[in-house]
Amino acid sequence: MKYKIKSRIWIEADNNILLGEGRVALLEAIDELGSLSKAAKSLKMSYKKAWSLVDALNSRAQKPVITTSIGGKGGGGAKLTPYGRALVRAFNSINKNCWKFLDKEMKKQLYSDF
Amino acid sequence: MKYKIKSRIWIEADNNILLGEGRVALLEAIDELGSLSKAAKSLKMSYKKAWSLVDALNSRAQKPVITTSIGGKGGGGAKLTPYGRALVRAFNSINKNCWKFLDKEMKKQLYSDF
DNA sequence: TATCGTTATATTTGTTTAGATATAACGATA
DNA sequence: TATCGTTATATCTAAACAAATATAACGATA
Repeated sequence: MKYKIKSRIWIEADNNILLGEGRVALLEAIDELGSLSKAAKSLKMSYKKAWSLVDALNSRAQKPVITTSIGGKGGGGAKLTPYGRALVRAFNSINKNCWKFLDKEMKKQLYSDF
Repeated sequence: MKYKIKSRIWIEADNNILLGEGRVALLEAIDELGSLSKAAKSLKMSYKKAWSLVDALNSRAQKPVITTSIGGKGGGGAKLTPYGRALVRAFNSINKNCWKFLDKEMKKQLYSDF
């Protein structure tokens, strides 16, 4: 079996993407680093793109996912809310289960030419 | 629950995409219409793109997926091989099962904020 | 051998997406 | 009040991707 099965999952809210692998990676980096700009850099993503993703996320989720502050000690920062952390955890759980499920499904097709 | 879960699956052969939803739709249209150009038109896809997809498919699959002929009655045509038909069937089966699985997984997260 | 609709291929154009750059606003702290 | 690193935002550039156009090659059939 030289073929591999891959997948991407994402969550939509009224036909707009709310959460996908990229955004989850960003949220995790923010949670770790406490800063949007540092998180963007760590993912080799432009600050603008990171900011846009967070903005879209916050405006579509039913509760804030990231809170930010400007100025002050350290210049400001960004924090993942408990709700955001719950979303990340749920997403990762579903995603992992999906991978396992697909691997099993793929093995079922062994009799065929995959 | 206003959130919806979505997914895309695809098959890779040595890090190159072999088969995804778009290609499967193209294969099904070819099977139905017997022509690459007609299939492309029916999917509102440029002929060039359709040809490139079929070319990539045939060059990466272990057996031919589409056979083509140039000239002659009707100008030529394209046909789905039995192997190609098996691939399509297996892909659709896995994909459908994946959707069902994800819907179930999503319901499991009801206690959370999804 | 002229016609036909198709496959096969190259070239150009346009559109969308990502990336780079610049700058204002902010508030704790020294 | 000057400094600092951050968020927030606009604007321009570059690159990736899709679409449009053009044309050659092909072989059964009339």
